[in-house]
Amino acid sequence: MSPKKPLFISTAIPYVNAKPHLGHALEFVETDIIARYNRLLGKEVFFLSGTDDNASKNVEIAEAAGVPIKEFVSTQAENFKKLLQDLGCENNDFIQTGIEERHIKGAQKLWNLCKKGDIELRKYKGLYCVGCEEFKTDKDIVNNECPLHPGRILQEIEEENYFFKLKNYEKELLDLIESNKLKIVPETRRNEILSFIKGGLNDLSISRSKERVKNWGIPVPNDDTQMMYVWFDALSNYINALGFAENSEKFQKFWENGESIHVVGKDISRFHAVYWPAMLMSAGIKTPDIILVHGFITSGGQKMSKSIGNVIDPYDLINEYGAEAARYILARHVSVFEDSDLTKESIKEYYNAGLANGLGNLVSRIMKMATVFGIKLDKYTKLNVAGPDFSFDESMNSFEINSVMNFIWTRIAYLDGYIQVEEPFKKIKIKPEEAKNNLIFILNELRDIAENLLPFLPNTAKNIIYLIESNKSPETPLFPRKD
RNA sequence: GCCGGUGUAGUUCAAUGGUAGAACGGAGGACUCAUAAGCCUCAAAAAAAGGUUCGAUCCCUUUCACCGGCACCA
Repeated sequence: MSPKKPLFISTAIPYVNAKPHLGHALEFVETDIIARYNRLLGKEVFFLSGTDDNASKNVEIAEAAGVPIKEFVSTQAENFKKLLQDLGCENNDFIQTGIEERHIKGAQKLWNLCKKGDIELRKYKGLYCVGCEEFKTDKDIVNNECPLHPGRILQEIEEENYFFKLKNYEKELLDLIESNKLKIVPETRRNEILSFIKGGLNDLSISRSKERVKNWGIPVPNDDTQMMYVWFDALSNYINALGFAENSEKFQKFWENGESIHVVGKDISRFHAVYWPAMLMSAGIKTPDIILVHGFITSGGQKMSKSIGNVIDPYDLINEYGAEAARYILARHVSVFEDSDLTKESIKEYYNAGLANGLGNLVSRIMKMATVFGIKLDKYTKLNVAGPDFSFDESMNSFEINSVMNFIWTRIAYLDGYIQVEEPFKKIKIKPEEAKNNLIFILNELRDIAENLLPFLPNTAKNIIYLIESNKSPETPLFPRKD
């Protein structure tokens, strides 16, 4: 990442249809850690999250519940806002694509700015299932019928839609990604995108008839029969939140002249790495700099699902262990780049080993000695620690959150070992001066570990710093052991 | 089906063309400042078969298993 430029970082905007799940929590925490780390470096950071509201399914659900659609999406958005907050995320803004003027105006501006000829009206022919009220693609169709509605005849319907000529951007997209001007992390995702583009791009339908989307969405400029295809408007949320519509200073600073990172799940990497940059290039707007693609969380080796009964709700974690512990589990024991497995059992083991027995116990034993011996750390010296093959900043800049966490925990283990060997608790009776010096060293190390922890466990880190500065033992254990 | 990736202790991961490392979990021990925590010791691993090589966990081939991608569902 660039050392000085203002940083824009976003989560994807979740679909408000369902409640937040653990994957959302993972994405929020990862994004927040990167944002906090960069703020600590002294950069100006704009961390954005929001919701993707413009799906016609929302209309059906709202109707079924007898609630106006806008009210429905707003209510649902509260769940996501709350999760961000409950996880201690410091997002600067939250955009709701279904109800905000800045989003509507921005999406329409982007549409209008797209190069002449890149968007054109074409006839779209498709097989429509009256039962599902939607178009079916080849893979949905079994024996020439919709498997959900056997016996009904699929109708061939012709409809006019706007198409975006993605094909025009094949070469430019390849250049963009191969040169790493748009960096896709990790490498495997980058390769997937490259081979997808090399396989040839088809033009993309970017609008729907108003009836088909039940009159819900962002209207296509100058055509009252069409609404934007949700992905077209959804992707534009990132710049719309910055005030793209009125070309605000914020947009100039964080987007055009800043550095941008989109944190997304692997299921939507293509939308962000192919469609989105193509749209921006067409409109003559800067493309994003980095797309960080994270994996999914499985449980017991399987996708979480209600029928298997292995779903871990993010609030199970927060309520049982606390937000800081939830952040710990997600940051240390879930891979940033690959799928990872969590079960209730493994979570408890991770919590006890790392937080109760590890960090929490270390703080207790140190602060007990410090208070009983009456030793206060007068001057904290920042340590630029590194392992033999490890650089904190390099690892953070390549988003290796897990490695950084592991490194911090080797420091914790080192301090535990140091206390064991030096035995200041014994020395205090026979060689008080030496014990004192040991403790000052230990306190300084602990203080420095807390500095390392600031992006990951901000409240715990601040609490440890407070305890050291005020020479206090924790009144209750930081992380009580769970049996 | 096509393309790509992975297969290492019970689990999660690491390194390496020449005695395979760690963490968690397990067993044992000495201690006591601490949340019966911490520390020390121990047990424990290369999917299968071929090939290249003086020598392969590492390179190649095949088989098996798992994962991902193969576009307008978000």
